[in-house]
Amino acid sequence: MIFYKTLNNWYSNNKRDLPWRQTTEPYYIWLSEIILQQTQVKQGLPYYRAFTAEFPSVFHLAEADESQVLKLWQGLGYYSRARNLHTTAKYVANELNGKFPDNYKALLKLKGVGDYTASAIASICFNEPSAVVDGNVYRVLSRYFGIDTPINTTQGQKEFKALAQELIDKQDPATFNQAIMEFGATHCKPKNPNCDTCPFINKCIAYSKGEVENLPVKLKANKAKTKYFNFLVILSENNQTVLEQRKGKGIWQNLYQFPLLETKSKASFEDVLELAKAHPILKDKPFELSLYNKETIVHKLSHQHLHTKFWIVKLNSSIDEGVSFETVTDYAVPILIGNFIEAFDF
DNA sequence: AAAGCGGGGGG
DNA sequence: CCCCCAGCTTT
Repeated sequence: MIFYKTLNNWYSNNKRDLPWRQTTEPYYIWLSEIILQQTQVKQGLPYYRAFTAEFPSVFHLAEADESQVLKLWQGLGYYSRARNLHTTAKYVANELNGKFPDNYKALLKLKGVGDYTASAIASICFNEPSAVVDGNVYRVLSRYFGIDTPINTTQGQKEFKALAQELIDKQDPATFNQAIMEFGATHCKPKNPNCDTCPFINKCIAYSKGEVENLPVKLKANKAKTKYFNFLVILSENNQTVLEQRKGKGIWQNLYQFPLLETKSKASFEDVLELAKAHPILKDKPFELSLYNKETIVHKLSHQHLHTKFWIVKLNSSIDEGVSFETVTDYAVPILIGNFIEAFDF
């Protein structure tokens, strides 16, 4: 039996009913694919619903402010996706009259669209036989063919892309691409795959060798670095606090946060007191400092562990460029800040 | 080629 | 604690 025939048969009996499978409109497919980058369906689904409700067309999205897009993206992570999403929406709406490019090569030029996403859109919307290779595809193919080339290397990416391209059903690439991903997501899972009911059980090399749990092979990532974050939650006499927009290169670009004091090691009350006194916003303004969370919050990102303390800075004066308490929740903030705001309840 | 980028969930 | 997720961009 041809690989895609077995796969398509499994898919027709097991596919989930997902909203982006009800359409081949490029705007909706593109939106779903950006949301689902490095994101499980369960986590991305509510965001897809929110974005399609708020922005029913690429023109609606293009006309929004970036701040509105980031606010709707809040909590989903990898915020460059939201910024690139907005950039591409404006480009398609204003330069392409709202019409997305209709082939892999042209799609690849869009900001935020790489090999995977270009292949997904090209196949699903335009029937172009370009194979997708995502985390699911790496897993399915590495097991089925018993391939131990590390998937996070240039060599591995080329090898699996070429293999997927050989296997794709050229008559129906849309179904093939979605089927192999769905199979990886729900059946050929990372842990405890359903080998006992697998339609490929007699052909899977990894299964025959007892190597299913060892594939795919992936080179280990670097260990996360520890950072020490101290946020100054300023409370002014006129019920205002201070939020600052993050700029530059690092995490949470363009999102808001309380004024941040980053220290090289765990900061004491006295450390923060001295730093706060020297802070431009608090210069020559008497305040009362207190620690909000006695237990340090450790917020874990892929590459950073943020040891975080929220410090309450109570002023008996007003401030110049503050944010009134009622509007704090209007700003797009990292989940670390959002959790504090929710608990503190201004 | 390697590093940087989020947050949630499973085992 | 580890790993993984419908990856992309920058260095």
